[in-house]
Amino acid sequence: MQQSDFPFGDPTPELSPTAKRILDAGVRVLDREGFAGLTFEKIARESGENGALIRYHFGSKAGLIRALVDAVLFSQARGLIQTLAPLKPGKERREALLRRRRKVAVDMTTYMRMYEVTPNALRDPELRPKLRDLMRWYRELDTWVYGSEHPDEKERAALAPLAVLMAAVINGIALQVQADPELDVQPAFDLWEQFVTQYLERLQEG
Amino acid sequence: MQQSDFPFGDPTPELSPTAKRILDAGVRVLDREGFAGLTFEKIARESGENGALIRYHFGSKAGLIRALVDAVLFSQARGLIQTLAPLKPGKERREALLRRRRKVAVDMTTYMRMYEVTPNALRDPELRPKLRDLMRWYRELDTWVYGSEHPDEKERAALAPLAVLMAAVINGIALQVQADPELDVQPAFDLWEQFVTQYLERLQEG
DNA sequence: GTCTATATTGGGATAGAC
DNA sequence: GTCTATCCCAATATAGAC
Repeated sequence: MQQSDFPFGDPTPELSPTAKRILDAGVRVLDREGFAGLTFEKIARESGENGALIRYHFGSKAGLIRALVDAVLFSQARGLIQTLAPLKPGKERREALLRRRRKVAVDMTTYMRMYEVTPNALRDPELRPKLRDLMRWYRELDTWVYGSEHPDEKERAALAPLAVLMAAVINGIALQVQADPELDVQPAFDLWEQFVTQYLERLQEG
Repeated sequence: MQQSDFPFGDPTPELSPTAKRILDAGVRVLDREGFAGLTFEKIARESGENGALIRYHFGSKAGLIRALVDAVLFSQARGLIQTLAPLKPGKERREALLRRRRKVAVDMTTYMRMYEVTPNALRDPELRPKLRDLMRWYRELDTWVYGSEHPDEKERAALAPLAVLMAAVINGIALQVQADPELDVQPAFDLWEQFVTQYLERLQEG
């Protein structure tokens, strides 16, 4: 796998400008009122479009929800890869990834969205595999960022559990911040980075 | 803080037997159909009780949801403290905690429930502080289990970030398992325990 | 405390004009 | 592609009998 073109299989289909406006409005409604607040009428009002148009563009409520959840899930990843791709491999990219993750984890809106959307993605037979692939992709990203240019089997095997933990730590810290915005999680991040650094150093030594 | 009576502020009010049956049925409906599936009719059918009785016991839909979310949030913690309290402090208790967490994290039902319920707890002004306190309690539990009998300020400060990471790792691994039941997370757990062990050993040394 | 009948609302779907 | 009017259903709420 070349470092310069780490694949991001963006599954979001091309959307008409109107459909995009509707989805954006949907995300705003989601942020404001939660998943249960997602009704045609509210999204119509928020977007300035007509309620019937939503059906026209997405077929049904279920279609709209799928498109919306899809967009929410992948927008983060899309931004992330755009940030990292132009950077130099190695230290620069690693540090950028950590910086960004610290930032995202304590951002209330982003993760609130994720947690609103997740249970529905888990139950929808069409969205579930997408969520699974997205999380696999995040773990792969870590192997790409933390691994050498051409990782062998042994290296990949050593990085795999670290990638699982990395994803877990970010999501799990974000959840604690959601529940308790007062909580200072920077010491936890520091400790985590210390764990990671030590592990990677040992890996290089032998 | 005495190790023998680590406090668990169980906020669940006393419930009549009928109310308990209704809540239990509610949890089963939640497991089967998700949060959106929680309707009076379905819970009535599942519990064998009359739909109107649910209002009688919980006042309104909102009241029912609050009681249900509350029960779901705290049932785990209640079970955990019951398991740990009778055990000997130190190694025995630590290992029991880790064993149980590994088990819970890969259990589909328990965590599906948690993730269904979380966004609603985060949005409800009455439930949100409860969720916050529950997570604080989990972190305190770690300080209790991993700390010495009478931890000083320095020890508590050193254990705090570890407790944040611990909670994060469990929740975050559970999420990955939900999305991808095929994923083998045992190596990640092993690595995590290795991190924890090393950290605690160094802490003891000085 | 338990149950039945009924009111009211919100929201998703359908058909069709433009 | 955009919009209006209408139908229909599901689900909560209310009142009141027992």
